[in-house]
Amino acid sequence: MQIATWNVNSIRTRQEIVINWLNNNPVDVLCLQETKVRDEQFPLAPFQEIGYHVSISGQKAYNGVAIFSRQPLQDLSMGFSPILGEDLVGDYDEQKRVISGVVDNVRIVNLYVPNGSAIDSDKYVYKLGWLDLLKQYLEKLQAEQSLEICICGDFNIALEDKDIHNPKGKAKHVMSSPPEREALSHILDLGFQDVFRKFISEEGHYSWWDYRSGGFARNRGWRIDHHYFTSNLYQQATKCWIDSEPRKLEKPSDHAPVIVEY
DNA sequence: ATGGCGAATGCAATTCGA
Repeated sequence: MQIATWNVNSIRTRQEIVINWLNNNPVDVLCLQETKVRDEQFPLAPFQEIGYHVSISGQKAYNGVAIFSRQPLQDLSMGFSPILGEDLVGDYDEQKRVISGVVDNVRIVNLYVPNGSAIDSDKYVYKLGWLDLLKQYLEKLQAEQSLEICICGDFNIALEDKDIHNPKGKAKHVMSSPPEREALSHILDLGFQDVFRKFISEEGHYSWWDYRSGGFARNRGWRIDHHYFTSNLYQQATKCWIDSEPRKLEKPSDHAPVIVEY
């Protein structure tokens, strides 16, 4: 089984690149973030024609998540509300950042974690509140079911300094500030492990490079797209890698796909 | 320290991303 995650930064703009990538990398599941399209405008047909079931949760212009899967997803759910209830979730499901389903007895949770904009901004506060809600969501999910879980997506957090090309100033930088790292660590304490770091411990491996200032050409990147597995699934993992090839194409997403195999 | 680039909206310039 191969599960990939990829922030495509607009599925309509990246349609050909994603189709070509799937033809060359026929993964069982592809989790997408930043589809940036209303559900009624999502280009379903091109992906269905190459053999994928398409599950989507989108909105106009921003955010948006989707799961492409060879098998139909079971127990599909969008947002936090189906698990946590609307009273607790409040407005947090207005931004489409969570989609989940079961494939082959593994629950997949595909996430687009808020960016946070800048330390101490309203969006940063929103990000920390969202991460607290995610922790409660996963806790309740684990209490209600016994399936192994794969959380993956764009976390917009680099947990370790070696996940950043230049960690100088990290404490005041969104994506690497101590409160964000603590929030993600508390989530991982529920029993999740970083699959990429099972296989590769060295620095210099990134999944996102800024469009500006030649970030990719200089390999000035961040590793912020992750797969976290519960322990039995983690034990079964055989591979995890970042495919930076699509980042070299014309009009690329600023993120590269990350793939796990188990 | 600042801005760089790219996408969506909607048709110019602004918002947002990371």
